[in-house]
Amino acid sequence: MPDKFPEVEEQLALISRGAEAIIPEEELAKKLERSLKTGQPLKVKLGCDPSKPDLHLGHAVVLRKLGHFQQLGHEAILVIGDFTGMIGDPSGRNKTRPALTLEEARANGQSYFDQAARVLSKDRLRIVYNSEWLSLLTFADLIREAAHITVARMLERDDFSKRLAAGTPLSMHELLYPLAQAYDSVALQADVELGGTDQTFNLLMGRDLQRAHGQEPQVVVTTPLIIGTDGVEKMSKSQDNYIALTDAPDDMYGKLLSIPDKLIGSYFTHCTDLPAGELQQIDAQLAGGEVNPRDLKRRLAREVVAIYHGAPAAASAEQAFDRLFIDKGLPDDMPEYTPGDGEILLVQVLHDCGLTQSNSEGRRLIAQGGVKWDDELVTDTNLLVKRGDAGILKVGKRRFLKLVS
RNA sequence: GGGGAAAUGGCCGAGCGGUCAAAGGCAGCAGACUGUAAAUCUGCCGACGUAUGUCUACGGAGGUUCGAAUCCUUCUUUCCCCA
Repeated sequence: MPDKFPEVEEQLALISRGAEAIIPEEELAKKLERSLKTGQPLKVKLGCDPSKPDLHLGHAVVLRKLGHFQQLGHEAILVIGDFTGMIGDPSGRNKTRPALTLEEARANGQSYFDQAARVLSKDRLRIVYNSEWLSLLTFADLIREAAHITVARMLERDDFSKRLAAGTPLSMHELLYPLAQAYDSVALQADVELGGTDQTFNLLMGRDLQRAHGQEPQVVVTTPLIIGTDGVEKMSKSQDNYIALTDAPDDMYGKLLSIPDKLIGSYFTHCTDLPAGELQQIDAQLAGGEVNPRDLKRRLAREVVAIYHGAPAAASAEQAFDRLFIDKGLPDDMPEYTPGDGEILLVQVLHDCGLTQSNSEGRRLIAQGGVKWDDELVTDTNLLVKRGDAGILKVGKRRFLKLVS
């Protein structure tokens, strides 16, 4: 722990960099001042939903914000929602989420933590499971807590009222989700809670409930939901427009290069650590048009890959990309296959090696001119492979297989 | 408690008892093009040893029929209206 915290102004600057909203800002300043005076770090809470354990750059935005608090010397509390996972956060959903068992939620929580560790520092990090306190509540307790919140208040939430209006199912237990999350804040006596903008309602609910319990309400800090690689929808696994934190450096680099130009600025802001001054410079370059957006994107890709895989990996990812897509060359490593005795269909080999989902898909690809053997277009959908055959098979743009004898 | 409606491929959504492996859209994949894995255009898009063929598939289980995604029974789930 640092001997003392940075000045309040400085802290506020970092906290608000890339933040969508701080509600209310004055309270945050007050809390920071007090912590500066007493040397007591703020308890900063981030709840995570263990129903989707694959983290992507969108999740990283808020995780990195939590990281900022760590840098400033505050205590980061990652709340693994193993208990609330049994409800499934209905935020932004127009459907009921499948509920998880406690065991599934726990296992996912572990995986979540492993991935979050790529973003957060291990210092000043506390991991808690909300089953620790939520599972102890009795039905009577629940009723008492629920009495603090009116139905009208609950229905202020857009997705609830929309689902009600649209006639899609909305179950009682989903209404309890915000309450449960709010109770987490009470149990932890959180000073600050972070979340994406879609969490605003839940986060504010925490303030209400803390107030009802006679606690000082937490300050809510929200971060935006970034647009996915398609440039349209917010990044999410279900839209398949995401860049996973666990993506290999080459994949991550390639996906970043493929984002639409209009996202460059926001990705720099939310996915890298560039200081505000440089961000302004980049915005100016984008607006001015004197810099090829591609070059900015290359820098973006390098910066982001470096965060998750280190600078050397980022550099080699860039080289690999250039070789593969600009020089139309070959990747460094590719799966290998050695034909055994007897003949086997090429499409079978592709399927067995996981390059295609089925033999039919392989046939389709060949028919469409999507398969090359040592740069020669394969035209025979029933081409046979036998022992001794060797060469490089290229399937589509980025699937490769090395035949070795 | 009473009455009505609906459940279709990864998602949305058409669907006359045969011509339905099921329109259309989205997503995905390939080809062309490009600074890019963007945009655009074109094609493909259940599986099967290469198919005017077979199998699997239209919430689950039965049934009617030469033949059912389409009709009947029942179960499950959801929505709407009334109380």
